[in-house]
Amino acid sequence: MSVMAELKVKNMEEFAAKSGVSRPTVSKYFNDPKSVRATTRERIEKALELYEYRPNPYAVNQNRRLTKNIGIVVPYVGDPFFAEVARRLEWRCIEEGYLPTTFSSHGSPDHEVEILDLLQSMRPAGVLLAPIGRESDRSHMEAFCKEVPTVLVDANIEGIGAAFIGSDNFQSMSLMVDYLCRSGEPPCLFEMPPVNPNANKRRQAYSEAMDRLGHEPSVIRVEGSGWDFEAIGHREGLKVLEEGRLTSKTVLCSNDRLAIGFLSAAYEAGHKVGITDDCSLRVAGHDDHPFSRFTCPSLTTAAQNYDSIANFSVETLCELIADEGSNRLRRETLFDNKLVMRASA
Amino acid sequence: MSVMAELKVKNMEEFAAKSGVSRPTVSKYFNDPKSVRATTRERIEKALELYEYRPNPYAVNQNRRLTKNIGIVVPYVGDPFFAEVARRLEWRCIEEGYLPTTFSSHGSPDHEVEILDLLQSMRPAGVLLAPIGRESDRSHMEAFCKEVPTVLVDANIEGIGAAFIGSDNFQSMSLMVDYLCRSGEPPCLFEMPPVNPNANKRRQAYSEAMDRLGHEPSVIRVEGSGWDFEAIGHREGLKVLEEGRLTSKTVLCSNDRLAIGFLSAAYEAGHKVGITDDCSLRVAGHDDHPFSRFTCPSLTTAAQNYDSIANFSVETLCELIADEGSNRLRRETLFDNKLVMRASA
DNA sequence: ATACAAAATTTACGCGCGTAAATTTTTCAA
DNA sequence: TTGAAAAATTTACGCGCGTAAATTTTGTAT
Repeated sequence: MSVMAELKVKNMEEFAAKSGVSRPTVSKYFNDPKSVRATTRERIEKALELYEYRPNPYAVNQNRRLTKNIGIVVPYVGDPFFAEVARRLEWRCIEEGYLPTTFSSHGSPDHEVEILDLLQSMRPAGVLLAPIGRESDRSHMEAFCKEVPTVLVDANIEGIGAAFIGSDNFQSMSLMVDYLCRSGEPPCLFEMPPVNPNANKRRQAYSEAMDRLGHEPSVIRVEGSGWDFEAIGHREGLKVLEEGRLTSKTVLCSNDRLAIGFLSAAYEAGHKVGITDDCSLRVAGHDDHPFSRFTCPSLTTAAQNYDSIANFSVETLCELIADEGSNRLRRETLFDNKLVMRASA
Repeated sequence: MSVMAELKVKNMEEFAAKSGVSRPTVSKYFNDPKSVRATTRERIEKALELYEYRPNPYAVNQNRRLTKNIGIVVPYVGDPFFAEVARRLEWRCIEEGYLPTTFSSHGSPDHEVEILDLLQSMRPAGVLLAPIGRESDRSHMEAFCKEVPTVLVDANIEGIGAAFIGSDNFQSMSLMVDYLCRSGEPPCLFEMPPVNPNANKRRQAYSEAMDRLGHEPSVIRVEGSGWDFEAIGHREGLKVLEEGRLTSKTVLCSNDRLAIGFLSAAYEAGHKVGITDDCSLRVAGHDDHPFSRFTCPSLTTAAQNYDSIANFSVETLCELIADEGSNRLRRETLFDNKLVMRASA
């Protein structure tokens, strides 16, 4: 091992000179070390030990026919659910040899289109897009998806993108409603104005499941906009409890963040939540938000299959990239959720 | 308004041809519209209405003497505290006319140095770096900071970066200990092995404050590593409670995430937490984590001044960039925290 | 040793843009 | 009107790299 201070070399030209081969050969080497002769490879790798050099990824991607860039867009990183999704997507992209860059729309449709514009000039090989949803600029997104291979994640927007990967809200809501009815009073649904199709699907699935079991569905739609779901759940939960608008002692929230807010409202209102006899309310959520196991009581919820969703999303995108322009049918893939029974319901 | 479909133009050359001026003039225009003659400006802007064109930001930044790029690095976006910090930093950078890109080290020091390498080839005008802390590769970071103007945020690393902006842990811990002693039993400190200097400072500040008030400090250091603070707080909290190792009925946690975990442990162990007479424990945290107002009970904590920290960090970086290489003294700026009294203590 | 195809390398050019230097246009005083 | 300085624009070149085409080297059969 050379103890010599490694000298930094600023570009491929200089490094090629040091290693004694031409620059394009060095370029080939970095693209695929096996594509150069063994003797050449040795010379390059010997130089690599003496001099510190790595190709500038941005310059590389400006000139490649097809970049190794992948854009990841989530609607709101402040939401730990999406932070977790983004993290897993990033990781899988790196595993596949890509260079992911993650963006958050911060809940703003305007910012979402700006990100799309920025991404376009990045010439990504593909994009993993978890759209804001209902408020997203559909036409802009449609134009974008025509230019760059895009896989939609989490929230579906009909006809947009080359594929959609999400989870099966009907399966999970059915599972959840079954469980709640079996173990106690049939649930009412606590929801806010939907930001994306998932919320709508969940409401629909809830109603169907209740019907199927011979119970009257009861949806409590509260007001609120933006991405501060906990605050909405808290504020509106307090109102609902005070005004006695709760139609069941079992409250199924349309997602975990709303449930977390509702739990805090119930606590403040003096309710004890849980499945034990001394409890006056049961509360369940949806998603298995990273912190939902640490609520008081811990939250019963339908766990999205983070692993499968991230894996399959990236795999689908890779296939799409490999297939170039051969635009096949748009496919929608839904993964099953798992019922996670904890203390709250 | 022209209803004509705007034609996309792919590069500055083409657009310059459409507008009837030379490419470099168009380049000047996009750098500063006022730097071209009024008549020329009109011709360009007329073309801009007919054709859709925006300079490729990545190509721009490859050639600029000084980029408009700013890198933002946080240790872990999955932590809503850092997600919030990142969001505010991003916003302020955009306001100042920069192009921020946010990265998360995902709690891995290796990934942190990879991000630093990537950033370097991005040739950013400056970097806002919230380091992982104790495990960060100090020498690598030092080398990086010599090349690009860097402002450290949240976690200080002695002598590294051109400035540090954080919050005053002594002030907040003193405030908190004062309050807790005044209102009940003096607190013990619940902490995990420190990932960064803040935890150490907080312990030190806790001890000093206790001394000053004539109480015996009592630190409960639990085991755990990684960035799943809630899980550590929960697991170790359960142990501590079971084994009766708690030295006070008032538990001051070294951060909110740990407190959230501890709260869930206390709940499971059958404790009621809060300031009312029927409670057996009081729990406080630190940071004012975005969700700490929605715990059960809501968490009493020391709120970091997100606004001031984000604003001052970006302002400091902008000054640094403006001053070019005139390396002045490294400055450390600490903002005061506010005591947020909620239901838990 | 010789010929010839296959593999590897080098030459030459392009990507989309910034910028110093050279040229043109404008401004304004005499 | 003329002249020169000032301002604006254009020319020419470079950034760090990929890649098609041209050239050289290698491997194989004769």
